[in-house]
Amino acid sequence: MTVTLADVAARARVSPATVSRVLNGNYPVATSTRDRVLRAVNDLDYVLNGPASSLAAATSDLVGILVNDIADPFFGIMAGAAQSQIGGPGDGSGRAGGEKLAVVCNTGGSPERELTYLTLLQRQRAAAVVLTGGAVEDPAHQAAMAAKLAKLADAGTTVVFCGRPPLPDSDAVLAALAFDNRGGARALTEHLLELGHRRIGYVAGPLERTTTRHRLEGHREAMRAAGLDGDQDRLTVHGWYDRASGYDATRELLSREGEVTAVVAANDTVALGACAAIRDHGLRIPEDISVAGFDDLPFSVDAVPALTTVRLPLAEAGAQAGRLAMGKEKPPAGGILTIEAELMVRGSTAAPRG
Amino acid sequence: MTVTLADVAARARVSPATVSRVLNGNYPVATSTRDRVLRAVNDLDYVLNGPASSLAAATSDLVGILVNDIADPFFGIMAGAAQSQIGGPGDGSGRAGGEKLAVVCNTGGSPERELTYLTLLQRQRAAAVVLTGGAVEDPAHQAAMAAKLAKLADAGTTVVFCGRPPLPDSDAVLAALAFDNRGGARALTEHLLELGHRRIGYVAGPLERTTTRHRLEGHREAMRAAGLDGDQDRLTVHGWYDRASGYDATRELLSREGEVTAVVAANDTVALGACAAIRDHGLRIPEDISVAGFDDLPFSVDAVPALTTVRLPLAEAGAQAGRLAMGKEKPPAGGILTIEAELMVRGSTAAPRG
DNA sequence: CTGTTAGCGCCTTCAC
DNA sequence: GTGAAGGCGCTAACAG
Repeated sequence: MTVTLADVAARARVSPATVSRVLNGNYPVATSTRDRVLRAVNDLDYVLNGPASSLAAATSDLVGILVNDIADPFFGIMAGAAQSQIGGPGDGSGRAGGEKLAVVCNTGGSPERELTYLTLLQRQRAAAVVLTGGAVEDPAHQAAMAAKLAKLADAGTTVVFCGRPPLPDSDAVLAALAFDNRGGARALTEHLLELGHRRIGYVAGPLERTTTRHRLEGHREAMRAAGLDGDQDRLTVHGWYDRASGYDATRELLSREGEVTAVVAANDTVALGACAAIRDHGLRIPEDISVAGFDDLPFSVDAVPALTTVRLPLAEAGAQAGRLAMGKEKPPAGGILTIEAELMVRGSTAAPRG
Repeated sequence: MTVTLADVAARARVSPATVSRVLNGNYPVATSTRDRVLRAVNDLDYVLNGPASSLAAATSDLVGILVNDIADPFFGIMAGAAQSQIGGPGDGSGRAGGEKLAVVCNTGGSPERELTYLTLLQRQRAAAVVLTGGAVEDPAHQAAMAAKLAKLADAGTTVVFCGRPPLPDSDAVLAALAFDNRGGARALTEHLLELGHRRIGYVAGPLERTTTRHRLEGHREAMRAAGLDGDQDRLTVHGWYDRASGYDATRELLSREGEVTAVVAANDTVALGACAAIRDHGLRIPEDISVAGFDDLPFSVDAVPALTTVRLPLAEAGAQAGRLAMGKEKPPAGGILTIEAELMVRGSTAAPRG
């Protein structure tokens, strides 16, 4: 039926162990022997049985990359970069060699699915797991995550965070690459303040996520430093990280607050929705109202006017996370690395009227 | 060290076989016994050993979803929808039950990586594989793909295409959901012709992909039907499916052809680049030049002006592919289903000047 | 450098 | 409805 390693061994006139050594390549084998084995592998079109090999070796070549929303380029860019470091270049033949199987798992932002995926990866004895994007701050979930990650680490799975703050009191995580969301948000709001804005609406993400909190905190730090902390809560609307939320929240801001001169959005996608709402309201950007986003996704520069935003080096961070997961790079001191954000000033922000 | 099924059996005072039956749920077990087993599973925090179980059962719970570009929402939307059908709702506890592990693999559009991923999934004895997006038409690659898919199907892996035309002479594929790219493209160009356009530039995708070819063919059919087939080649520029290609190709069209009154792009992302190029050239959309895209990705409605494009039901198709992969739905007659595309007329197209 | 020998942890007949 | 036993295909010590 299906070709096994023993078949290959028989055909190459060597022992199964030798075939295994050739295939795994972590053991010296005479060149002539290896050639014979490889020829047999080709002749029989043999493909290693992953489960069997994982069972025997007590580890698999699976690497999981968890993302909150696979349809969001924010995650796609990070995941793609991570995968490129993990999957290996291949040998151009389509025949799999020693590569890892880098796969991305879409949690949809649900804490339960995040845990489920981790359990599934634990079950597969995954070699590594990369968790991308902000975390949910619910204490129960955090505790469950810490416990689960500890178990994974115990079983030999490397855990890396990418764009996620470190878990307190946990040494299960090899490295945490955290974006400086707070600093980026602060710089962005400072930019608006310098332009002369005083009444700045904020369309935030879901309340319980670290990314949301950090960006909001940065914004408020800047406001407070400028002596503006009176009606912050009234000027903040929470929603999800999508276009519709940006649209709805901005409509609300515009209707109940005629005097907002600028809208800061949780991210670029939300900003796009905000722009649409502002236009539908009959106002111009940036003449009547300034708009700013966050992330600097590829489409942001093509918005009209081009979106002022905060650039996050998503691809670089993803690639580094991939390398860390593969053990190609040693983790930063303390296991934590803060990745700087860069303010990108474009056409969607300007001084307020009058 | 690590908890095994035998440990659970001992604690529940039953045989390993019984524990296995409870866990897999495909066999009658007395309720009281099951409760005892499940309690032991919880007490010991037992997680099934995937490789061992896959080895014994000769099949795994892994389902692979291949995409050409994970940073492109076109694929993200399909993959996310597919995953939602495969991953199962979960039981809300984060504890994995009978769910499949739905994972997405990013080929980056490379035929070699596509084959490599298939081999890797074959190695894992994947339960199913979903291939999304257009295929590369190189004969050698097509043959290799057909052979590989046949082997997968032979080994019991369900193969489903989503947004990809069926493979000729292959019964390895359970179902092929193909978008009507040709019809959509034809409708789009007909729309431009009705508006009065005659000199229409076409920014195509990479030459060897089915999606590119079908969309281009639809465009040319419409042109030909209108008696316009003279300088088609001169008005077509090939590039990749990204913003930069759209920008560069459109610049070229504008520089060498002062008289183009409309630009049709390979997809929405390319169209965005085209818009930028047109603006940078000092021209207005749609007054000076009309622009149209394809796919109707979420951001297209927020472009300024909103993009005329062709809507593809990506989420629905992805979900159906997921259901087919899971055997939740029976395949269409003949294994082939053509999915209609819908013309979305918006502000980026208008009658040419004069 | 290569062959031999034991399992890895689970599923699955087969009996009871 | 439950237990006992064998084997899934491979790797990892050991010998040689």
